Amino acid sequence: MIPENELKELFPSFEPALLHEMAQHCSVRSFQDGDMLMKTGSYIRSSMVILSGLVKVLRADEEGSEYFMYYIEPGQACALSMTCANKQNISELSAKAVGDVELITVPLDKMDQWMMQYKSWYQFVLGTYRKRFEEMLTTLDHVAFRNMDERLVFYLKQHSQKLKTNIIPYTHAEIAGELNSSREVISRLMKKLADRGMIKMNRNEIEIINLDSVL
Amino acid sequence: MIPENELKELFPSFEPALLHEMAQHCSVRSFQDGDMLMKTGSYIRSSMVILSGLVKVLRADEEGSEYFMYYIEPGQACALSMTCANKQNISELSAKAVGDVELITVPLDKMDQWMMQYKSWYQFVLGTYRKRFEEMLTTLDHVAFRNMDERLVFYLKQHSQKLKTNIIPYTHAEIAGELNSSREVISRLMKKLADRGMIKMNRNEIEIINLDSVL
DNA sequence: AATGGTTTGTGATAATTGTCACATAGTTAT
DNA sequence: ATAACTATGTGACAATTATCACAAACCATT
Repeated sequence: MIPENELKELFPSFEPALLHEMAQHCSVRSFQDGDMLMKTGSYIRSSMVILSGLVKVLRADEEGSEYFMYYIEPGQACALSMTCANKQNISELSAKAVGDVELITVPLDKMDQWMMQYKSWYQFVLGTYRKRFEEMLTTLDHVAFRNMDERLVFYLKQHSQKLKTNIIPYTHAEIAGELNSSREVISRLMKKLADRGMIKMNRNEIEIINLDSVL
Repeated sequence: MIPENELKELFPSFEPALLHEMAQHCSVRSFQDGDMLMKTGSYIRSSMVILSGLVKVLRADEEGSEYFMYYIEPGQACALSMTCANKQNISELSAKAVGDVELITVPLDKMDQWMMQYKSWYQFVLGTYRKRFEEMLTTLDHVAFRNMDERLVFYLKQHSQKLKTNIIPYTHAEIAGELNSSREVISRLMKKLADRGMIKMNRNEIEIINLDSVL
């Protein structure tokens, strides 16, 4: 049972009746850093809304290549779980906990019911879609139109912003994986950024100095 | 005023009351082949649902490069116009009529109202999101994971299927534009496909013979 | 301090794609 | 029929990215 006042803080726009129903019908699940919340190909049985922590969403193809798509933050939901859930569907994305994550699962029937009953829920769901859609467009833009150097800078910016730190605790190999590139390419591009004073490289982490430099 | 029985055919799942409201509150707009229904950067004032014809949706960046995203068919809606419309928003995509197109525009307030009032409308909107989301994922997959030869084959397949013909009436330069590649690259790849007997090339068109060959 | 594992650096080379220059072949209008 | 235009073919070359091989640096454990 979820404390209603906690929900109220995270979702100030929700009607009291909706918050009450959420507390009653949703259950909380906890994940640890690195846990997979969802794997490509697994069934989706409920919608998920993040309470705390960060969730990283990746597209993964059959052969194991993956591509970073976007982060889901507290107070946001997984768009895929919301639509897919409708028709007992298979996930096309994988989601990974970054740090410890708490989330609530919303049963499918409640999902539908609230949609027609509570305007704030409907707006929440639609807003979620819009946000994800826009993020996917940005991702597509970068893959379609930009070279790896720009994509790397964007990747670093994004992560610095979402992780709320200028230290990105990833290895070159990990970053290469999420950009569907190879470790050597990323290492070389990193070196260029470091030479221009935009980052500092340490083992297992990248320190961001200034990525907006127009030198 | 739209004839209700025409709507009923296209949307068999909609409640009679909803069909009646649609006929009353929506207006029909017609476009000719090549017309832009929506341009990147323009405001969205209403949601659009296609009655007849095909609509091609492209992502275009600031410098004029573009990338083909998906087709919208009769009985389907533009997901972007549905969410963006909510908050007087700017389109991130451009949409072009392929052949003559008839569509209905749904006022924003009705959009919201029906969402909570008619279950069939809610399911329609959610289905639209899901479909577009999946199509965008497929597009992203190809750009991120596939080489140009595979992307070209997929492009040809997709268009053949949606245009319901095995003659694709595009020039190499047009196809190159929609795949954000260059004319020469597409010409050379086309030649390879032709050499393998998968297509036949004529001026201004590509005839598809068999794109599934695993020779 | 020595060992083994992981991370990063780097040169050589290949594969893919983009770009330029120009040739050739159809099409259209005069 | 000729000129002008558009579409396509092609060689040469550049840029970007991928791949391989191996070296060097760093870390943890014993």
